[in-house]
Parts: sequence; C-alpha cells; structure tokens
Amino acid sequence: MVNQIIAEIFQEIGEYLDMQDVPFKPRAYEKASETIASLSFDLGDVYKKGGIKALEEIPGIGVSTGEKIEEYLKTGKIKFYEELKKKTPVDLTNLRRVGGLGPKKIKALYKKLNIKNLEELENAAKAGKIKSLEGFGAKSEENVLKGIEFLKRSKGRFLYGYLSSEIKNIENNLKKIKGVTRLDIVGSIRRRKETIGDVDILIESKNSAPIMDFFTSMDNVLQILAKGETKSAVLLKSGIQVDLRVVDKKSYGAALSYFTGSKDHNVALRKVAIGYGMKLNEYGLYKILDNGEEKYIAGETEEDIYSNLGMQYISPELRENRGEIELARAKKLPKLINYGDLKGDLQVQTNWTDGDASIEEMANAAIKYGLEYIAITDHTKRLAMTNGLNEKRILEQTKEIDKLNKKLEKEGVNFKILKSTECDILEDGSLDMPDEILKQLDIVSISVHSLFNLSEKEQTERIKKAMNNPYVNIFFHPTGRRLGKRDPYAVSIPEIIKYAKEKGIVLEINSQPERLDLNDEYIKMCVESGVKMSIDSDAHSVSHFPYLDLGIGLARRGWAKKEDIINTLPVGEMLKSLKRS
DNA sequence: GCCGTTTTCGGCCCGACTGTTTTCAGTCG
Repeated sequence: MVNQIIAEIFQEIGEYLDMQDVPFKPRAYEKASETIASLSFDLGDVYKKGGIKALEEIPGIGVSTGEKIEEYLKTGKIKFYEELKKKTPVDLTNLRRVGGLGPKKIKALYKKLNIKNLEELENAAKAGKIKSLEGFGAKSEENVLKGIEFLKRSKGRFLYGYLSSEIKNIENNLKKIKGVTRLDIVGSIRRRKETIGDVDILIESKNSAPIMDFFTSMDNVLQILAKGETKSAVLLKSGIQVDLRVVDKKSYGAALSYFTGSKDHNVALRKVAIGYGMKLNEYGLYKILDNGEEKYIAGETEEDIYSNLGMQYISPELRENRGEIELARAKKLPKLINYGDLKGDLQVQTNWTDGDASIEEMANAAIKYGLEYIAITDHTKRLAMTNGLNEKRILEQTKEIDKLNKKLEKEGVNFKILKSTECDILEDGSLDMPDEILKQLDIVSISVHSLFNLSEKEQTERIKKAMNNPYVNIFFHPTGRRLGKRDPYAVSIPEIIKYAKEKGIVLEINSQPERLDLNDEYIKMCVESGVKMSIDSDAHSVSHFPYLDLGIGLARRGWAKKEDIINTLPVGEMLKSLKRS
C-alpha cells in the first residue's frame, strides 16, 4: 500500500509550506494526508482503475494533489516535495514528534543552529544553546529535552490500528502462494496489545522457498534482515520489522503458542509441563520417557496442548501471566466478550463538528457494519476548533435525528440514531451545555479537552464534579492519553472508578488506535468493581467503525465479559440500564 | 489547494494556553 507513504509526504509538504507562511495550502495538504491515511482501499488500485479522475473524486484530493499522487505512482517520487526537502533538509517526521515544536520553531532551529535531526536537537539543548535563541527560553529548552525523553520511551512501538491494512495486505498476498495451508499473525498483535514492536507471521507449509522469495521481494520492503529456510525478517518502508516463520503441520499449534507469547505466559506454561514430566517447545509437547527419550504428545493445535496440560484453552488476549494459568487449571476462566458482540456504538462524530460525514452517512456505514444503533456525539461549543455545537445547533440536530429515525422506520430498517453529545467539561467541572438541553438527549457523555496540567487532585475533583451532574451517563476516554503523543493527564482513575460505581456512570473504552482509553488494566479494575463500560469507535469517518474490534480486543485483555459492556445490549435495554437511581 | 456555489472565485472552524514577551507568536486541539 502506497497510501501511508503518500500520506506522510503530504503531511510534510503541509509543514514545509507552513514554515514559509504560505496561507491555506498547509491545511489542504494536511487534510489530503489525513483522508489518504484513513482510506480502506489502495490509491494505486484507484489510479489503475480510473486514472487521475478517480483520484480527484476522493474528498480532499484535487487537481494538484491528484497529479502528485500520479507522479508518485509513476516515478516513486514527488519533485515538489524533493525540492522542499532540499531547501530545508530537516528530519521533519521525527522533529515534529517533539511536543511543542511546530514548523516555525523547527525552521528557526535549522536557520540559527543548523539543527536537522533529533540528535542535533538534543545536543544543542544539553549544551544550553536553545534558551538564548529569540523566541525560545529556558523553559522551551527544558521542554525539548522532556519531549525527546518521551520519544525515547515510546520508541520502536507502533499502533496496530494504523498498520492493520498494510499487515492485512501482506497476509492476503502470502495466503495466495501455493502450498500455504495456514497462516496466522502472532505475537503481540494476536494478543491485541495496544502497541506493537514488530509483526510476527506464522505459516504452515511443506515448501518454504517460494514463500521466502515472495516475502523478501515485496514492494514495501526496505531492507532484508534475514532470509532462511524456516525464518526470514524484513524491515518495511513504514519502519516496522516483520518476522516470518514457516513450520509443518505437526508443529503448527505449538509454534502458534510459542510465537504468540507472551514470554512470561510461555515460561509459566512450560513449568506446568515440567510438573507433568513433559517438555514444551515450539515444535510440540513431549512426554519424557524413563529411558530419556521424548515422545510427541501434541502440537498440531493449541487446544491439544492446553488440554494435555490439564487446562482450559486460554484466549491470546489473556496470555500475559496475570493469573490466567491458575484459573485455566482450575477451569474457572471468565467467558470474555466476543468480537461481534457489540450492537451499538455510543460515540460517533459527524460533519456538524469535526467528523467527515453527515449523520445519515454515518448511520448507513454503521448499518453496513452490522450495528443496530449509534449515538451522535458531536462536540460542544467550548471546543471552538471543531465548530462545537451551541444550544441552538444541538436542538436543530435533535430534530434532524428525529427525521432520520422516522425515515429509517418507514423503510423498515431496524436501526436507531440516538441523540447524544460529547459535552466538554469546563474549567471548574461544570458542563458546556445547560441541564435543560442535556435532559432532552437520550445519552449524555462528557470528556476533558482542556487544562491537561492540573494536579491529580484538582483534575480528579473537576471530573467528579462533572460526573455529579444528574444527566450525565458516560465519561469518554477517561485518561486523555494519545499513544506516542501525549501522556495521560494526572488523574486518579481508581477514585474515578469508585465514584462511577457510586453514581452509576459508565466509563468508556475508546477504540481509536491512538487512544485505547481506558487501558486493559483499568478495564480489569472496572470489571472487578462492577462498573459498566461502553466500547466506542469515536468514529470521525465512515471507515472508522472497524476500530471497534480494537476496543473489544482491549476489553478482552482486561478480562471483560459481555455483561460488563452496555452496548452489547439491544437499544431499549441499553437505555434502561443507564437510568440512574 | 480544495470546495461549493448565490458556480469558476472567494472563503477557508477559532479559542485557550504556553512561554515568550510586555503585546503576541506558535502550538494545540
């Protein structure tokens, strides 16, 4: 898929133009970049089928960006971009990941100190050269160092949600090769970890040579790290490493278990085997005979291995050695929520604020995805940058929703659009919408978008005050983190969970790849405290509903059952469950 | 550079916060 590469280039073009104070164009390139990054189809295919005309039909792509996509597809380069880069040869991709640095500051650092990359930035900051620059000071220098430190901590981890289409593509192509009888994506992806370090692929085949040849010569390979008979590894242009293992049928289950991990889970599992006088490795489960010989007992499937160890099957999401081995041996594992269990989505944005599509388009996309209801949760006026709704517009929106629901009913479609809001929590914990409006909505949800640097005590009190409003039902993305970009604000989630229990407030599991908030550990805390959760896509585009799977994966990692999640219920029961006593 | 229309030019979310300044540029969402 060329999408990610082109999206990245457009993003950088936008930033280069920003440096030059060019008006409006930066936003246009940025918008094009975002659109391309979230497409579910390949730009190369679009171009092949319909040429440049078809490209221009994609919203946000026009004559100029269309031509540049064509140029990239034909030549692998975009001249305009190459020239910008020559003029200001800085590592924008990495420098802009440092919080507080935007195009203008990066330009100043380059012009005045010739800083081109993170290393030079760090050296300059450590040498105290930044604080004396015009427009910078001691605080900026300190923040630069902090930003670099943050980057180092999150280095090498990727967000699965943003790589899934590229991985899916590799998977589909490998499956087409003759002799590939089974394929699984294993490792942290199979365990549904929120960030992944690399991609591990396991294949069952008797003939690995053509597989390895194909794998190492894919278009998106930057560098071949290893190529052998059973194992190959490549670095993709997108920066992630992919490992491939090929095994035979007899060992497939054992290899699946071994390469899925986690390491800690595997160690614990092997200890159980030893206790039974057995040995477990990636080729199978073996009984050690009196004469010292090893007799193969199981290995074709994971189920065989677990049952021969006297255990229930353990879902990949639970394999972190956090107590799952003991429960599986006692046959007491919880029955986790399943993929496909969600009946609705309680956070959906539309083009009334910062979403891409109309209410009707989002509803149709949700219907197509298999949902029975969605809640429309556009931002409120405090979030001016999203064109947040004021009292007048939100009332207009409820009328529009009534109209659409009537239409759906008339057409005999079993689908309901709920009136809702993502109401901003203001400075003092009051809400950005008066009670007389809130009480007219089906669901009231709240979230924090400002004052991220309050003390833990202040932030927690602020949120609790908001939760105390009698009309509030759900607290969205409770920690506010953006993976790889921003740490959570200081807040005591255990205290919020306790208060949510007391007040009957639902906490959200936000499924956006860079949010995934609550995380698995807090989800587990909610499950244990009996606090209900909702799993929402926070969709801003018709293509975002599949993110719900990320949220379900996370919920499973947090040991959540179907009954812990309110939007597994049909719409009537779900709404009833929200009623506060 | 894109979009939409009162169609082929004129408009393009805007307010808060930070850290620098001493009135505001840059960044963020």
